[in-house]
Amino acid sequence: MAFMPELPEVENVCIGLNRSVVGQTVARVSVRRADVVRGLCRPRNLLRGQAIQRIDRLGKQFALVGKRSVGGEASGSPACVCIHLGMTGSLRFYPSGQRLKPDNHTHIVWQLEGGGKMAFRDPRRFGGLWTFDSVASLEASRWSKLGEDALTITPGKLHAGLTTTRRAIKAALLDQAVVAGLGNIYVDELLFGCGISPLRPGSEVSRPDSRLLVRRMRALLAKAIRLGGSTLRDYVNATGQSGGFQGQHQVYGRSGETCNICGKALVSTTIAGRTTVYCPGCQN
DNA sequence: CCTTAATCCTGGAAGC
DNA sequence: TGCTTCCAGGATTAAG
Repeated sequence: MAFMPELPEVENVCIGLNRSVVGQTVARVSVRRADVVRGLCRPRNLLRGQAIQRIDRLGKQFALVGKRSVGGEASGSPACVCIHLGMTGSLRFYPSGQRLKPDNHTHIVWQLEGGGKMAFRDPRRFGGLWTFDSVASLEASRWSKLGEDALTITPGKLHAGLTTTRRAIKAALLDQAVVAGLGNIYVDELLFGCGISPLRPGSEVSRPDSRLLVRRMRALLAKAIRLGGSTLRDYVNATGQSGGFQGQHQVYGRSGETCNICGKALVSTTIAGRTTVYCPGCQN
């Protein structure tokens, strides 16, 4: 069992970083593993000398948005670092005085004026950083390929994305171009909550189904955010605390166990290359 | 259009 | 106990 930073985990880190690092200036950037950075890997592209203006999020990705000081190096439009945590990534803040002991998996460390630090760590390196001149160029290139965020997508948009394909609904919901932010855990939980089989073709999703999916999706994600995300193994939020959502799982990781609603055995199969668990009694 | 499989990578778990 | 093997997964790419 591995951990996946999906939308709720990313949102919690985002909230934490917005409280802890926004407004602070980056004094120094240590690049301990350059190959986790795609794009121009130079300190100035990783916000050195800039104040962190805000942290944006779309789906499972963050953007650290810098603000170049007037008269500083290349003043003008802000620079921007997009971060994807992959499966095992974390972005943690260490307040001034708290010790950071970097290990082999600590790839990037931002030293902040004032003494705090922020560190990107990712043992399996499925995650990474992408550098951009500005938020606008991130949005025009990388983020333009993503669908609407799972917290704000409308039933109409979701319905349009699902019904134009004959793919299984599970495969469509995992597709970040349809809706951004869902991964394997939450798709399985969402489909169980809606009584929809993960195998159902997207073309057979009704408008009421789409409305139900959006309602449940928001509730599920909001609850997971409130509980601090799903900690399976590696996940910690911006301050290093683990989440409390994993105890809430109805189907994920419960193959062969009994359904909490009808008592039938939960079934495991593979859809779109992903382990999928569902209840054959409750979902159709 | 769709699916499958391989790729990247590490560490936990299971098997002998 | 200490090996080896398998497996997990997000995103991308190639092949069928």
